[in-house]
Amino acid sequence: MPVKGIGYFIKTIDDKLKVRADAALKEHNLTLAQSRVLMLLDERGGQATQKELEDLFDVSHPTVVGIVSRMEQNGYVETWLDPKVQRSKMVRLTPKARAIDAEMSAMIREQEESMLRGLTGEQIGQLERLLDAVCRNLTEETIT
Amino acid sequence: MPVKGIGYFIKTIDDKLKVRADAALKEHNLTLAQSRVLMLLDERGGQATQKELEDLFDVSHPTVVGIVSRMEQNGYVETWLDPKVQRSKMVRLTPKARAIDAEMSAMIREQEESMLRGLTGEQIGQLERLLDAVCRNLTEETIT
DNA sequence: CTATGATGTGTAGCGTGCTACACAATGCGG
DNA sequence: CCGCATTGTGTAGCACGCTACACATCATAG
Repeated sequence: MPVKGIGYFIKTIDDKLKVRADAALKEHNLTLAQSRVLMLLDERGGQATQKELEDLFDVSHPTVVGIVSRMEQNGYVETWLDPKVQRSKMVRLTPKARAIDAEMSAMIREQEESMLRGLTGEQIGQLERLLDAVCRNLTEETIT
Repeated sequence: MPVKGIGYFIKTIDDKLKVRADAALKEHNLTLAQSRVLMLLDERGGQATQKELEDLFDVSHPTVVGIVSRMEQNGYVETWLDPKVQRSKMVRLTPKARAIDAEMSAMIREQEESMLRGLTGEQIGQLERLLDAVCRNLTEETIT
């Protein structure tokens, strides 16, 4: 069964997580990716440059542009140019975003718990370490 | 760090896997998803209905439609209607696909090994079992 | 001060995933 | 035989991820 290896498991889990979270966030017109950006911004005090978001979110530049622009359209962030450095786009959470901040955080925690239901603390730790190892394997340059 | 839980790891790994595999498959005008469908078809003797593919690939119907249609455009599969059951779309690998079949299989194995580099057989088994448990948690209906 | 490179942003185009809807073919009960 | 549910397919429209390119702004060397 060459198709159904670890990579296939990972993909399946990622898809299901996305569908679940998006369903839970639908009432707010938010998505999982947007909620993650929201949490990231919140951790940074509610404000950052778009570039900082890109680095934090570990995702390509155009993807962040799209997410931020959709969040702006839906009133969750506002953006402006740094008057001092006019090429820097600043992003800030709106009150509307801050209002559901705790709810987002709870939702993410809930998803995590639901996914890990039935696993012991030790098993969760193992899983975390193993995934971290895999992640580092994939991040290392393939210097051969 | 609410953002960077297991779910975030999973997403990151899935993204990196996709980028790596797509790069490796670029010379054939194939993608990871398409190569997976190719392998699935190969396991089924090189032929199946589109519906069977949808069930096997654990992905929504329109997604499979798109993948199959792009594979057909690139000459990796050919399709026709079952003369007996005219609503069934049959899909078959072309010789061009069969020719790179072994190469695909090797690529997938290679990606898997690269990702799991440095892990013992026991750790890989653990990871597999843990991911399977997570997967089942996410598949179960939330009957509450 | 001006030219050149580095940095930050934006856009185009594609593949993959989803939901929601519409349509065609089949099968089955009346 | 006719109508209606079931089954299989197709399309529309969206979000998100990518690469590749283009442009604007800043910083710095000459």
